[in-house]
Amino acid sequence: MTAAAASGDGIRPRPARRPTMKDIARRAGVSESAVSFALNDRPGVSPGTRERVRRVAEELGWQANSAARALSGERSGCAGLVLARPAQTLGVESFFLQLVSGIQEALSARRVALLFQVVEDLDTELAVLRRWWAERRVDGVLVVDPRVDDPRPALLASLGLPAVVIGGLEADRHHAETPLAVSNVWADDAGAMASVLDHLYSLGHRRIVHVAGMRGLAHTERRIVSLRAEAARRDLTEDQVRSVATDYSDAEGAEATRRILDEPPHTRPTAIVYDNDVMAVAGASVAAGRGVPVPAELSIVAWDDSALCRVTHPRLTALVRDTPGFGRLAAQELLAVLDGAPVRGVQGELPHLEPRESSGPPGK
Amino acid sequence: MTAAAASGDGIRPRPARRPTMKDIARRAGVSESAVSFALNDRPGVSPGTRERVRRVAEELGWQANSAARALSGERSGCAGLVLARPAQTLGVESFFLQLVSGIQEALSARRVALLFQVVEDLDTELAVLRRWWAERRVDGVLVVDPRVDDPRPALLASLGLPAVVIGGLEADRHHAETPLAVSNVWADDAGAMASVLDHLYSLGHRRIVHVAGMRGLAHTERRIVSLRAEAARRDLTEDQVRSVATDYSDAEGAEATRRILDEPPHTRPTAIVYDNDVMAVAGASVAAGRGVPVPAELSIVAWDDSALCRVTHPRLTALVRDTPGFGRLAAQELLAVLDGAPVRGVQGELPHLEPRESSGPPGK
DNA sequence: ACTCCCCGCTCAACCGCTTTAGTCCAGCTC
DNA sequence: GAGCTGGACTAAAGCGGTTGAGCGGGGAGT
Repeated sequence: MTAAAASGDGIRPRPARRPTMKDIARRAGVSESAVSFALNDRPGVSPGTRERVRRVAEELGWQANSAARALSGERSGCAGLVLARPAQTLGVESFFLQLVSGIQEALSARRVALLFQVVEDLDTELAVLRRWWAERRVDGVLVVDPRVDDPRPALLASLGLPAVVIGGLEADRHHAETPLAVSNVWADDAGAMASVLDHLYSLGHRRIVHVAGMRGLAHTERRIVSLRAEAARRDLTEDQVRSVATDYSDAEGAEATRRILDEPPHTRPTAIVYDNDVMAVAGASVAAGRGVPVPAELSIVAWDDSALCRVTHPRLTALVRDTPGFGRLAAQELLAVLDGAPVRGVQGELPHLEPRESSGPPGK
Repeated sequence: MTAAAASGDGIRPRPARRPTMKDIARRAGVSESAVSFALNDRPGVSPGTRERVRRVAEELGWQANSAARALSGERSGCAGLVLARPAQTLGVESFFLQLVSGIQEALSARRVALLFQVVEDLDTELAVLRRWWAERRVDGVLVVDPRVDDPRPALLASLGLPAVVIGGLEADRHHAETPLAVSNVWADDAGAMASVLDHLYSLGHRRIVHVAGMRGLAHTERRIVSLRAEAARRDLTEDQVRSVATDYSDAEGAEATRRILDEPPHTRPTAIVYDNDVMAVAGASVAAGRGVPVPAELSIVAWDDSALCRVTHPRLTALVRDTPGFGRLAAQELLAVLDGAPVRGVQGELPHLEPRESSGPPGK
């Protein structure tokens, strides 16, 4: 009670004082500038003094005040990432945390912090980016979920805010005349789609549905286009091989699956490629609920692997990619841009298909 | 090519100049201090001037430089959250993104940004907290995954860094004499466990296993203790009702399930409570693989709901809690602490059990 | 009419660091 | 020994805000 009262009265421990360069200067008997030179590996101090200053700083547990450093023209030491997703869609996917964990790994090696924000929609995201820029809060940003006609690169370029787009634009630029506005790292969706179709075609599938993600997202469109190209190469018609768009949720994944399974048995698709793990699991579950055997009557492939794909029965064939690695690559590219690297596109590692029990020769 | 060369040569758009208070002062014909007073709703300027200054600021798209503001004794406008988890365990759980999304909602209403960091272990987390404090990067932090004998509250208290522990300590303090070191928000795990056991007991279950999360996490221990208490209330022995610890992964959830199903049929547990959705789904999948019917021979309850629990067959009975709401609550409490609220414990909403098809009367 | 006070505003210092422009002195050249 | 060079270090300005002290002027009080 007394204890509770003591803490309840708003009495707090007097915060420990944070040492400043002035403290170091005094203790080391030099000027503040000398301290600055010493600690930043700049010429202008003798090796002896440098060492002494370093020791004092160490003793005092000094760390540069990030605000002061940022204010005097230096970097803020922050990168930004804003994720525009309606709250309910950010549920299950493991993709983001993994990506972020990779990003962190690369950034923290250079002591760069990550400012993270989740917002509802693209307009809010634009506002956040603009505000971060105006407040000089971040040195650069990572942009995710690029879209066709994405307004963000132009905004970032006009603000002069260094950025790297993740899941890029490069692949769409083969015929584009416009220069790249910002750097990006991209995955080879076309190559990945080719490997998926190789797998299914060689198993004997001729009627395939691609349950895609949201229309308007660059990689969705890219996969849809790639699917058509791969189908065309094999003389498969649009009746045989098609894409349907969803919002990535388990609900729409399940719904799309139901509609497919409602088709007449002899012309019904024999394989489904889902654009994420959650929809694939939901789809598999719909098939199980209807008693449609997998893979005998329906093969399932998930684009993106996760624990989910391994806990279902049968386990799901999946397109495996190194998501943390992709994040790391993107963060490294951002650091490079901050160091003055030119705008460019960097290709991530090609995903590979991991065949499991959910895909096999079509029955009948 | 020319385009590529032009952008490749490192020629960037000259960054737009960010307006400062000096610009506003000049345009409005007043001093910088007047501008500061006007924009911060401080007395010392006439309504007319205030309005004029505001308009000019608006026109110029001015936003306070966060570094400058932080430097002059103000807040940095950042809250911090560090997540100590080995990279591979951060996979599937939806919990975190949802929590973070709730946190953001509350923080961004007050224009506070969230600095986010993922690290490998607790020691690194302590180092990060210490560094953030020394660099004055954050005004306060949110602490997740509290443990028994957690070193973080003491560190934060000694640094004087405002903090809120999420998933609290309060429930463990009934007999504690030590004052609360930092504020916390907590969920009523005991109450939740009671509702789970009510459900299973009233269905007729007498042999129940709790597949818990990691030992040493405060909420894991709390749930284990609560389970024992609930069992004792019903005169169930430690043979009948027990907890086993895991690392929260699908792999260990599956493994625990296998060991349970290996027990002799007539003394085998008839219900399993999993501490997260991923393990519950993995467990259900093991049961399906072995041909053990759910719920006829095994009832399954998941602690924490997510899309996952709804895509399995049968759908999983789950303990539903409002995770974004919990995050919102925690963030609001942090804001309150920053505003000078005393250290205290706040209780979150009681989770409720959502019965679905995975739980029913035990067969035989 | 004179003081007093408050309002509305400006001045200048300050936050902690970086950086430019010196100052000072030792050592070298011729 | 004067002149020059360059290395080690200091003084001071500046980054963009906040804030306490100061100041002129007009209305109220007596």
